[in-house]
Amino acid sequence: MLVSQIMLLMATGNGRGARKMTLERSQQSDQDHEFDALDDGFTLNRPTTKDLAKAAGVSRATVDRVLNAREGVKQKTIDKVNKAIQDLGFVRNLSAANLAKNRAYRFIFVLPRSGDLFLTEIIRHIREADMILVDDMATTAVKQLDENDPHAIAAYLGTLDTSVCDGVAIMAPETPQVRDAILRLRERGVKALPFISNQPIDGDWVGIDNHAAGATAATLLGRFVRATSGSILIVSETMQSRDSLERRLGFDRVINAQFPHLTALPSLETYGNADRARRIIAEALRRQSVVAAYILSSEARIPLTVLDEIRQSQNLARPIGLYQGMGAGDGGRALGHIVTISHERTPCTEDALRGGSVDAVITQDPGHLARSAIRKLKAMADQRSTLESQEKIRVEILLPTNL
Amino acid sequence: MLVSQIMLLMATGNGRGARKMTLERSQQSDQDHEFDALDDGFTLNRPTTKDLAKAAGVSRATVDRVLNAREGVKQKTIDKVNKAIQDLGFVRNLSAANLAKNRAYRFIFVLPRSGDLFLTEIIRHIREADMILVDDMATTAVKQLDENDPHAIAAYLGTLDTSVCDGVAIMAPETPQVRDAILRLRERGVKALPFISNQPIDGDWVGIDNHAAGATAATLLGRFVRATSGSILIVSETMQSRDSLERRLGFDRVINAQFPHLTALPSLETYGNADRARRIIAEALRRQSVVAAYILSSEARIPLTVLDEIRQSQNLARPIGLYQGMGAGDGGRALGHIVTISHERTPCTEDALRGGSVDAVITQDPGHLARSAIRKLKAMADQRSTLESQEKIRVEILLPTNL
DNA sequence: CTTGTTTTGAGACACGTGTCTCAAATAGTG
DNA sequence: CACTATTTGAGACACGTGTCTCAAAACAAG
Repeated sequence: MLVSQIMLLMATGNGRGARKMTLERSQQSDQDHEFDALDDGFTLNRPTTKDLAKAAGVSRATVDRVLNAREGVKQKTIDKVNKAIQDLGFVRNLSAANLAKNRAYRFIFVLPRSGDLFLTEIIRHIREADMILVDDMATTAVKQLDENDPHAIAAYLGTLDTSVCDGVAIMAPETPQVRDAILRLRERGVKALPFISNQPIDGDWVGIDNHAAGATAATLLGRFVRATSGSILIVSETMQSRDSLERRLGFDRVINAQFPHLTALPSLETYGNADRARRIIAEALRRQSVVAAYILSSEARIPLTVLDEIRQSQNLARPIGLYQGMGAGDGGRALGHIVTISHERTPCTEDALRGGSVDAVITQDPGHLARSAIRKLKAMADQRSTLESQEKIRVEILLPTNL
Repeated sequence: MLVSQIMLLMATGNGRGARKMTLERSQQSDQDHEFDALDDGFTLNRPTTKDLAKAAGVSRATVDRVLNAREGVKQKTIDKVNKAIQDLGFVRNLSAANLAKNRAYRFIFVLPRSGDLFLTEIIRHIREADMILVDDMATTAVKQLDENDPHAIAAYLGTLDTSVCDGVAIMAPETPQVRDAILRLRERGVKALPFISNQPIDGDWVGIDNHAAGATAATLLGRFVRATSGSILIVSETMQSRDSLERRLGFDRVINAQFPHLTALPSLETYGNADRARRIIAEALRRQSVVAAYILSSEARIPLTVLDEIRQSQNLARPIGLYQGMGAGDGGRALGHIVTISHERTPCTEDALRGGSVDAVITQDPGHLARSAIRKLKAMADQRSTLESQEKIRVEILLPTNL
């Protein structure tokens, strides 16, 4: 063992041995416990391209040709080098490589312009991640475009190429124009990644399974409702987006299969208009015996405000506090209490959870979304793969207790 | 604008201008839209220490002295350099610095030896993260020690110093010996980070708020139970650990405050013994009218198996399928159905969720735990800070729909 | 064999920072 | 003023990889 260590030091043959870290961990035992000493030891002094060249019996230039897939190398030589890589367990030193290439990563997030609270959170987290990314030679920029103008979005994407940025995360409606623009962007060598709103393009994307999100909302809602029958109010800003449709689909599937005593009403669309929302929600409440409400769009402010107004006007105000009380038995709750579930963690939904006007919030972590997109874009730029388990965006459930 | 770009190129004055990336993004507009052109442009060509030296009117050697906090520099000079750092927005190129220092990070996870499924998951994720960490010049090792032998753990920690590793994540019982060993480890310059099981040491740690986890379990359980009265079975492997105590505390607080019609029974301890578990659980079920069960330790296999056995023997088997049906109205469920909640995502609890023998699982993401610990140790080694929002471990809720 | 082509090697220089050494400049003291 | 102590500068070399150039070697075809 001692011998092998000495050989290792010789092999690296550099003039700065004093600064090298040693392999041996502890010498409390004078005997040569070969495996014991290695059982949690580390493999440092990683082999370099120089070592590789020596092991493969070729020059460093050839090693470089193989490593960076340059042409003009005989298959036999390629094999020799690859074998040496295997044998030595060579791993390219990314720091050195990036330094040599003077590599920097420039990413753009293309987002809607709407004043959505959830979007604000996402942008906040993109900027936060950006602060840290400086260390990785990466920068991000946010470009907000009118989400109702696919042409403008496609046009903007058309202006991008590798001289401008290395990757783009795109949150945009799924229209043919946008789809084509993305495909052409990729042809130009710019990495493109659908972000939050899915695109009908095969391959990677960052976001949650909205079907599962809707199904989860339904499971919670169904189990929280204590009434033995009644209707569920379903409110959305618009049902035009794929996200809303998928959530509704997942929701209905669970309600129908597991909670047949509840009736999911047709979706009410607010179009972002408070007056309209007030009118259609009030009418639905008058016509049906509503025991629950599901707000499926990411912007919950208007519907929540309207529901609160109605509650107060009917003097059915709920107990205020961290937790919702059961009252005596649960008799007091069966009537008047509308179990409410909404989406996305925002200051608004957090307050509603704490105040008790919302019972649960289904959400995706905006920070995770931002960082995952950046990690994926970076990996795509480097032709690397990412940790699947790290990038999976979870359908999270928020209660007042786990905010 | 054109002028400033030229000046920038001149300032960098290197002989490889061709390989540099350009600042301007797009020239579709011929006019000088100064701000428009910069609104999502990137700041590349970061200033180097050479630029810093020039700007501060000192030599690179002095810049280095200031950057690395070496002594023997006049305050006035330090100020000059710091001002230049501010003015230029200098950020040290970590790749280059680590390369120059030939820096590598060696981290050790000290974990219990028990055959816990959750622990297995954590180790799996540590190894997984380790594969990726090669790129960051970091390696991890796992050391498993008998969790019931604090002396041995303290002794092992005593053998570690900076020649062996740079940081240790420690999951160990909170005893004075371990506590002291951690403090002494830190004195020796090794970063130490309490992992999952909290230590009564101020400062950073990685794990969830177990009080909140217990409270969340209680909220879900209370709202899922449809019976108007009854008892809650509480099962743990042992109540010796702080985690179990805190969960129980949070659980009781919510049950007492919000669901007074339910009675939380005294904790049953299995001590990891199936026979004992079978006996004490059966007895509790006989004596009380049990409507719910809360399994608060991370190892849920034994209690879940026992509960299943009992259910089957009483022919109270629940409908099998992805979702639990309501039956007719909900009359069929009030009797016989024991709402069950357990902790930690493991193959066992996942199956139980899918099969319907567990209604919800409260968990912390093992992959996140592992990666967060590594990120924190790395940041500690570099005297850097981490993104708080990224490192916060969430109390997650798993239902069959959001696995 | 020669000729031409393909493949390889040797070496230089670059990336930005860290760490030395030694000389030079400056400040502080009597 | 001279003398010493402190502070600064100039420069070299290192880290591991990428990218060149030009010559040498190996190979194929005639």
